[in-house]
Amino acid sequence: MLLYYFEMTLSEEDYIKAIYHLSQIDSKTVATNAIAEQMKTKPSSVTDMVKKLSEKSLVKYKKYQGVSLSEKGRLVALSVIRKHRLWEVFLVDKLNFSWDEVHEVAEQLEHIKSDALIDKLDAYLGFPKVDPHGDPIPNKEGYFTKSVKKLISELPVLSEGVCVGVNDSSVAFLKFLDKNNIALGDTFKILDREEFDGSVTISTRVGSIRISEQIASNLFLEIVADEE
Amino acid sequence: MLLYYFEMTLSEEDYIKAIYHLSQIDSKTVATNAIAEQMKTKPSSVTDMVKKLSEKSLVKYKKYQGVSLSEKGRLVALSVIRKHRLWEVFLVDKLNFSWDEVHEVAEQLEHIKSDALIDKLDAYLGFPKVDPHGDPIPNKEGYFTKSVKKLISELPVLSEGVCVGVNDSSVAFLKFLDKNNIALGDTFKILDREEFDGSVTISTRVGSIRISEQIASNLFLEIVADEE
DNA sequence: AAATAAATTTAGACAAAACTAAAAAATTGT
DNA sequence: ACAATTTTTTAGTTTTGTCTAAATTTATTT
Repeated sequence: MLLYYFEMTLSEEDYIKAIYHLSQIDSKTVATNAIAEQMKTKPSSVTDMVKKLSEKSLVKYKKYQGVSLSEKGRLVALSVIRKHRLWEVFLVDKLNFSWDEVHEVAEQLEHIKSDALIDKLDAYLGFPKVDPHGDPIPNKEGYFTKSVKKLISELPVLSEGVCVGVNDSSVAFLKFLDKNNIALGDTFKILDREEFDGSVTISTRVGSIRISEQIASNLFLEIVADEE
Repeated sequence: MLLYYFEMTLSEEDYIKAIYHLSQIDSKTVATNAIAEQMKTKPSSVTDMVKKLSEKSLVKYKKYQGVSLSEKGRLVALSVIRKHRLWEVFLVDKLNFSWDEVHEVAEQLEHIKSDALIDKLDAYLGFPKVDPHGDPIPNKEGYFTKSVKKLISELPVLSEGVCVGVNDSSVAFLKFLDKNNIALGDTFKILDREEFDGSVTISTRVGSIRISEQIASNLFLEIVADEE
């Protein structure tokens, strides 16, 4: 990430980030419409911007064929994501925000331009490897430990991981978790799954409990694996 | 500062801040040319922007008569200044920037929009009253303790204050300070001044020392006084 | 393999914030 | 007091990022 990257505008950074995220989902080329939806703009605006990014060789683009990031673009995306996730750690660890309140502020903070700032923030936070949602933080060079973040309902029996998030942050659901001694940061192991109804037995701090499929499909575990 | 202020753009905030600072210097109405110089734009651009700010009733403006902030505009200015100075404290106290490196980054951070963020940052920093340059930090309502920040050479004998900055940050000068046990944050009292050469005797942590006029005109003391 | 539908691009416009050049008002000097 | 100078404003462009409407290309059906 040694890219002293030539004057990216806020908007360009947002597009690059959107293209990065969309290409993660689908690995193929990213569609104009998909970007428009993500960015909440119109497809014609996307075409304009993509042309501009292409001229700066941040994306590979052929008319009607969709877009993908160039290596340069990928590094820009990772640099922005690094900033976003470091700020999220700051907001949660230092300022006591809860992990579901930080996204919008981090969307602003990620655009602050200063390499020294990010280096010092990283050190101040103790070089964290993941953000409060369990997503990995790329290092300065754009490398990161890819953590697999999956719903309990999607993981095989005997998987083990740290609970890092929920899909449904309704009051009722959070109360349920509290009552059952489930908290973010806890380590769980999947002991068994009933094929009949998809309910799952997991081991927690206080012993093993049975959770319904509905619950299992609302809890994310993070299984860390080195990669990339 | 309870102003849920209706969508200020970055540029508008910068203009309001510039007008505030210029009106502090001169208390009268602020000239178009002065704003243009401060903002590094052309006078015609200033006229355009000032009209816009006037329509939003953030400034009082009559053609050819200069500009002044409305009460609403003054509160916006103080809100931006509050953010700027809190971020400066964060950068120096928490991230170990030196006080002369923080301005540019704080210029960016001051535009981050989130009341919760600023409240929590303020608390995290221990509700500081002044920034690393000795300038006062307005509170949420826009009130602040006005601190007088002056060069030792400009202060009368028997003045007392905290050393908060230097004019000349050359290596030679900083070495001199170090050798003489003078550091930012120290409290000094001006014991005597020689009319002949302007040299000054001050009391420091390690006893009293004599400093030349050249040194005295490079060291800022902050004398706090409640006001505003 | 057409015909239809969907996705994408082009063309032309607009708002924000800047600019240049020229006009108008205010200030200054003699 | 009035000519010269300075300051400020107006008018007309430019750039960035957006939009709508129309045209074009690709994909899907039958």
